[in-house]
Amino acid sequence: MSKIRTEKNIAPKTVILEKAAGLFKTKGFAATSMRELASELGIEAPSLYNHIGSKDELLQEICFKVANSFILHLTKVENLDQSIIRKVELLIRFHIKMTLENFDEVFVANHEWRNLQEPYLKKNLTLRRNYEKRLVSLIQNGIEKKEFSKINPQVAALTILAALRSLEFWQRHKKNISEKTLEDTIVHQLLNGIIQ
Amino acid sequence: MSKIRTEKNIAPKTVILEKAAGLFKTKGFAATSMRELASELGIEAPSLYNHIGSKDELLQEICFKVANSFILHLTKVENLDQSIIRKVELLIRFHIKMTLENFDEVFVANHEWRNLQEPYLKKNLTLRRNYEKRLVSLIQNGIEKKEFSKINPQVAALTILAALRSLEFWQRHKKNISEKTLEDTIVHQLLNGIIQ
DNA sequence: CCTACCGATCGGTAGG
DNA sequence: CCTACCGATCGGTAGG
Repeated sequence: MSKIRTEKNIAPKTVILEKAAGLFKTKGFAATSMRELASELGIEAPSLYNHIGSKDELLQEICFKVANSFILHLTKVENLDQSIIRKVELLIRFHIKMTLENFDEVFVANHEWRNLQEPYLKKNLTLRRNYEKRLVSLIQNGIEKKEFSKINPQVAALTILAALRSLEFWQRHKKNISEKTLEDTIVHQLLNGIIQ
Repeated sequence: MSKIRTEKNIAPKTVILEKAAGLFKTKGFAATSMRELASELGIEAPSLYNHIGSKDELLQEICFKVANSFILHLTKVENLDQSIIRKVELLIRFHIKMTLENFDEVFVANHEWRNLQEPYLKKNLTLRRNYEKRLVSLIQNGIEKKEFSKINPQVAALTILAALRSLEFWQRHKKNISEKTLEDTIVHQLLNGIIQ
């Protein structure tokens, strides 16, 4: 009876994916039911399947969309003619922007990818590890060029990636600090530390 | 027929909690069934309920045990007569030790607390926010004493806490690096940054 | 500790 | 888009 409300030619599937990301973020993938998702969209559960293939498919699309965005940007940055420090800075800033602009999707991709079914689980893990390795190489490169101190590049890479997850906690403080300030502060802290 | 195997007077409930933490970590709380847990312990699902009250109870015990450990240690550190830098360093080192020594529990407490039922969900969130606030105060204190540069103490606190989650990725690299080196490297990176 | 079993809920299909 | 409904699985109880 009541169609999914789509503004300005947005495909119903897109609307479903958005709502799904929000629910998966708040309740977790496994704890979210298709009836709940349908209810939020104002339709009955079976109607969802006119637009999507399965619940698993929703998680797959969210996880791989996010992964591909990060990989695409990393490739661009690698090919820039810039200092390594600048490249790492650009990566950090991109993570922050992506996270703030696509909060639900990034959150779900980070927390719920474990619920992917094979072969997607393995594929996703490979993409993540590959991304990490390329960041490690970049940092290794920076150490060789004396831009970075003699840190352990693996520890540095994983620490930076994990630190960027702090953005997940920032939603509730959003009003207190501008995105620009937040970006600059995090970049400075990760590159320069906090000691006077 | 087959009892839960407990070595050296370990309570059956302890064994159940350990296995549960392992499963919740790998599959997530909602995606783990009590039949699966029972099967791993070599018993039938209904037998679990001779030792525990409910599935929810398992998650509660894990989350609050971990939270209380961190809070207890924070209180100790706050009362020490040491520099703020040293106090923050001690906190970082404790997080690393706790995470490496109680990997499954810490992982579950960090990732699955969203699956707690009220009033435990709210209680747990309060504990987490309170912990964060006390770390922010400590850092604020360090800025006032000129031990830290004029960073944003909230950003600094959340970045440090998030960065410590990088330990979750370190299980698979364990062989490559000693715990001592890992600790020193992370402490140095968070306090001093990575730039030469 | 088990077997037997319950009501509830799940993802998804059939058919219109 | 709906109603009607399916088999599977869930957390948990009864009773021994």
